[in-house]
Amino acid sequence: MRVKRVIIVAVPPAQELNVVGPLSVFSTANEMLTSFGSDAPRYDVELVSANMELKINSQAGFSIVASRSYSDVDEPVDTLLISGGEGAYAGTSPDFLTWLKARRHTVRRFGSLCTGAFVLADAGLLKGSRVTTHWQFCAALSKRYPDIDVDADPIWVYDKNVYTSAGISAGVDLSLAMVEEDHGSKVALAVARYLVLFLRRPSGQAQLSIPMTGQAAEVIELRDLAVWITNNLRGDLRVDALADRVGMSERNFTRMFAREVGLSPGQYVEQARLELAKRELQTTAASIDEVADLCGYGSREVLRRAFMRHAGVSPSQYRSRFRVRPGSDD
DNA sequence: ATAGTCTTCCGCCAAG
DNA sequence: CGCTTGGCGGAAGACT
Repeated sequence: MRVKRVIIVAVPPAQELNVVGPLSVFSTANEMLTSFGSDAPRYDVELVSANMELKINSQAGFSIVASRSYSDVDEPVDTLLISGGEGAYAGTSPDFLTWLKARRHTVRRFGSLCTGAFVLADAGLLKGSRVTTHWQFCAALSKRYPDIDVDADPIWVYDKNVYTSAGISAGVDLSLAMVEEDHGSKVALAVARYLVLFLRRPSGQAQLSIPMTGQAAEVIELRDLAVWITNNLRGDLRVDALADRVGMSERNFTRMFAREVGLSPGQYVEQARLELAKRELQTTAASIDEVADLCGYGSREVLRRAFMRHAGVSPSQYRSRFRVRPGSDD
């Protein structure tokens, strides 16, 4: 049976979830293919060391043993993933980068997990591409490589044949997306179910979703309200109405909300609406009017102004630039 | 594009 | 007394 060779490169010290998560996803995909009686090529998934030494220290303190050193890999590779962690951020050997560069035209798709993006960038594979990495490192990546278009928002993005994912556990989402690309959503969903994961996170593609901000509130009423807001974006979310809901005076409500959530009520509502609007634009074919209505904007004009303020582009520009699903009409 | 609302947000301060 | 609450006013800026 033909195989798709998937190489996961670990750079010690490696972030352990970056290594194990994708390994689990691809190997589980093989099991699901078997249980479906599929004759599609299986993944030959392998952990490879970016050094000569096979022992990989993880940041959590245990060790993983790679099956080979990168220098022993000379057969064709379908998917090459660079896992992240302190090692990836610190940089790899020039020899490894040379090896990586030499594969730029033969590997079907490159991927990075977390700070693995720095390694791809070091190898010059991200020039001019739109990429992401762990939210804490987006600024650093952008500063080190001004010619890379770093987007701190999504949990993963692809640009041509380069796939980059956000921090730590986002590598699992990226791997699932690759499985879906290869074998369709039925197989990907089976993998997600088996591993007890979301095929698509309820918060969409955002790295830091606004409901998570609201969950930080210690005052239960405000925490509940923050969640309620994200579920009722079409409702009356003016300050006096919100204050009424929690039985506070307007003045005290704005004061407490800002203290507990870290955003003023108005900012929070705006963020929540924008997040939903972005997701709708990225993943559906709904018209701008429909998106505006769904998200609680009075008109497409209001939606447009909100986008210009926060994203710097109009909703339709945003949609054409950031559409998520491969193969969608453009 | 402009003008006239409407809304938000925050400092101030008196009252619990 | 220290701390929280809530009414008021007005500047900024968003909406129609």
